[in-house]
Amino acid sequence: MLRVTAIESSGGARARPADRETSARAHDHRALRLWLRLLTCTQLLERHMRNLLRLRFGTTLPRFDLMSRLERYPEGLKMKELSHHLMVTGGNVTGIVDQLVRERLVERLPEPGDRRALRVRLTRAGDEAFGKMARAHEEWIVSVLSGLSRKEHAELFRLLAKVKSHALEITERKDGA
Amino acid sequence: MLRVTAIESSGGARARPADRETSARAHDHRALRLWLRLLTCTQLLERHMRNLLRLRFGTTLPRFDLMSRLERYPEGLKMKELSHHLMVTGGNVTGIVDQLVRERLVERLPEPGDRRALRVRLTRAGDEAFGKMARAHEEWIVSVLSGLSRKEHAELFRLLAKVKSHALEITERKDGA
DNA sequence: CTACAATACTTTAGGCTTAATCTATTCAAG
DNA sequence: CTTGAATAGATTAAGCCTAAAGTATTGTAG
Repeated sequence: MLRVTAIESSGGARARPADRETSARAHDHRALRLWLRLLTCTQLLERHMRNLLRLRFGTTLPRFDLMSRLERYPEGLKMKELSHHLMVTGGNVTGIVDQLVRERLVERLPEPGDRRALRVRLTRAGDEAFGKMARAHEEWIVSVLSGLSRKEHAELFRLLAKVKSHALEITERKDGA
Repeated sequence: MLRVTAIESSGGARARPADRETSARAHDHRALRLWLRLLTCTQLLERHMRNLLRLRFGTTLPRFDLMSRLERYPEGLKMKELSHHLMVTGGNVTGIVDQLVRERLVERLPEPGDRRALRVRLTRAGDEAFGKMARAHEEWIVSVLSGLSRKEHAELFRLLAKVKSHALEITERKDGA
């Protein structure tokens, strides 16, 4: 199907690095371009991290994030707290914890005093596995952000803080709780 | 199941806005915190946009992105070009285009001179629908980024450009083509 | 004690995304 | 022309993620 008279040929080769923002038009608002660039940067870095985690450790970013959070709380976190920290829905946390439990990297413990709740904690094996990944992960991050000077780091951090707090105000007003 | 002697109670209520980076430890590297903040910002804004697109227009960000790209090319784009621009896999584009075709918002046309390729283009209905969404979308973006001065906008844009180009170097060297 | 709302978690259906695999077409040798 | 590599898309299996609905438990009124 889709067979049609082919008349003109125009095989347009295209340059290498294209993405959401490369060809934004001049009339587009500055804010729009800033947003697209923010999205592109994050996407680029995130993809890099995902690939590295997959290739070197056979894991994924969400799993790593979850373990990373647990590592900071030796006593564990409740499912609710985890989903709050990770900014994802409870159902999502359920699924990822299920996997990690199957792999013996985390464990679900009863929460004393509330039989509805569960406390999730890294197992010893999970803690060790995470340690290895965390060291490599931090190296990658440092390397991928090494294009900025110390001063630029600080400035970028500050500006993103403003974006974050302003965004929090707006989103919580409209679709937040 | 999971029924265990509950002894101690310690119902810890928790403050509102938690996310990936709120409780990063002091010993974490600056780069790590910067990365987490970048991730948080993008996530926050992206979620806001997704919600707005869903609630006000019954659509999704990927669909909007794809239409947004097509809108810049009245003559349409080949599937391959689309997947390149959007930085996603071909299979992904196939799925989203399938939906939009079903909704009569875009159409697949044969590519003259190459019977393997298809050209995807906005229909008139798609163009009109996109116009409405685009105006609203830009307003939301401007509003959510209005916490920064014009000068800060420019500075953030510049810093992200450095991050982007450095990341491109690194990722293309390692897992890119 | 009973009813009812709220809370913690799980389940389900559906969309996004990827990597890997498959089909059809094009292109380049020979 | 034929063979085989490369390319454009589609398909598949699996994981992430969400919103909505469901289950069990807690807490609060009456």
